[in-house]
Amino acid sequence: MLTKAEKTKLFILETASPLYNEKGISGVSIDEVLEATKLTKGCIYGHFNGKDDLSEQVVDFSLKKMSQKLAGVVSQGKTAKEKIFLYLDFHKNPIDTYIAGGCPIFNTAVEADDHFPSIKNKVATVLETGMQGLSIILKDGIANGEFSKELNADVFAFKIMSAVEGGIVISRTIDSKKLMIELIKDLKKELEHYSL
Amino acid sequence: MLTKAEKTKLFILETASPLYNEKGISGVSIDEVLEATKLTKGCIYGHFNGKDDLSEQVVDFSLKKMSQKLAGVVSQGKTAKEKIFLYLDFHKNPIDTYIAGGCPIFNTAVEADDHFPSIKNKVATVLETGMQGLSIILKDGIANGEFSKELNADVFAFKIMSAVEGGIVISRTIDSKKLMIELIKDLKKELEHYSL
DNA sequence: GTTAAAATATACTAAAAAGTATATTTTACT
DNA sequence: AGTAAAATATACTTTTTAGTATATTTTAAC
Repeated sequence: MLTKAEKTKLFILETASPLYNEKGISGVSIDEVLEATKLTKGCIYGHFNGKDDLSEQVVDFSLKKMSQKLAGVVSQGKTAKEKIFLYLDFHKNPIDTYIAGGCPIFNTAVEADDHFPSIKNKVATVLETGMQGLSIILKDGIANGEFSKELNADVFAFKIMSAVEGGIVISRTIDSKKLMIELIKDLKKELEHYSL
Repeated sequence: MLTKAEKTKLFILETASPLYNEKGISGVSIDEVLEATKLTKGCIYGHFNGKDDLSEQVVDFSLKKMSQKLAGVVSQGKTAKEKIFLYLDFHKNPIDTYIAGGCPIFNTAVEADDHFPSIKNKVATVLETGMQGLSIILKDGIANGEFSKELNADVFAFKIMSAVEGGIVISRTIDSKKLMIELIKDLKKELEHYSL
């Protein structure tokens, strides 16, 4: 059972998460979080040490939530191919994303790479873990005869992640998911070329 | 010949461009621009109507500069294949980018998609124009017999742009260009599969 | 070279955002 | 149910950032 304070803190993180994802770390003010949560300064500062602490915990929350979601989605697949297809299909709708505002991993990566070193490191770990997750799936697929040995697991993992994440950003900006759907089809076809 | 004021304005845009690219629109303050340019408020406000105007013009400047650079790079290729290869090779070093801080088109897209509508529209146009540029190159290549008719120009243009831009962000975050170089090799190989 | 206009600098005000001190309310333990 | 501790609300201060008014300097046309 969660205590009241724990529930409140979770509620703050849940509520602030899409805000941060949409406006970025530098784009969100404490007042906006107060407005969104209908809470007060005393309450927020009771749970967080300040804006930096809040930002870091919100980003952390979003990154974890997203990673866990992706891991959960992929885990539903039985074969390696199914897993990769599930990963790709999850990104079919770049306009309405799991957390509003696009992929928090990517959004955070873009904002953090130059001037939020500690957050950058966290995103780096998430990205590396995610890529390794995909790579291991592909390597397992090669080992159990699903895929040809010609498939370079590390590069293909990087490729689908880059393409999917890049595709989300472009699709959101041009307000169309048409090409994203085509891209996912194309990446599936590419993987099937390596299928035995 | 440029007048003094035109030179100063250009200098402000040139100096602020990497700043904005690294820290984002919301992350940059007027004071930081003053510090970077060693100019004063009177001067800045003489050239711009305020922060919003400055931001918009800086972003515009960066987008134009980047687009023109890419167009210039690609135009050096004689064949369609050469042009695409030049586009890909241009992104070999995602750590030290043409404008410091990564690709301004992409960085701006990520920040603007949810709460800078006018800037979002500008980036959308740049992205669409860029994609169409690549697509036309590919279609020309199909028309003149360089590539097979199997190649879907629109989708492949979207794919290489998404992969390259996504790859830049990931590479910058994990501080390694190794996979980016592999990705570019891989995309070249993919295009060569369609070569006749 | 003089001079009016343009560009730039200085010193200020206004607004927004972060942060704090303290009072009140709520929780959960006895 | 009573009470100490925890959580939350209110009202304030401080800091940061944006913006402005005015003075000085520089530019370029005459």
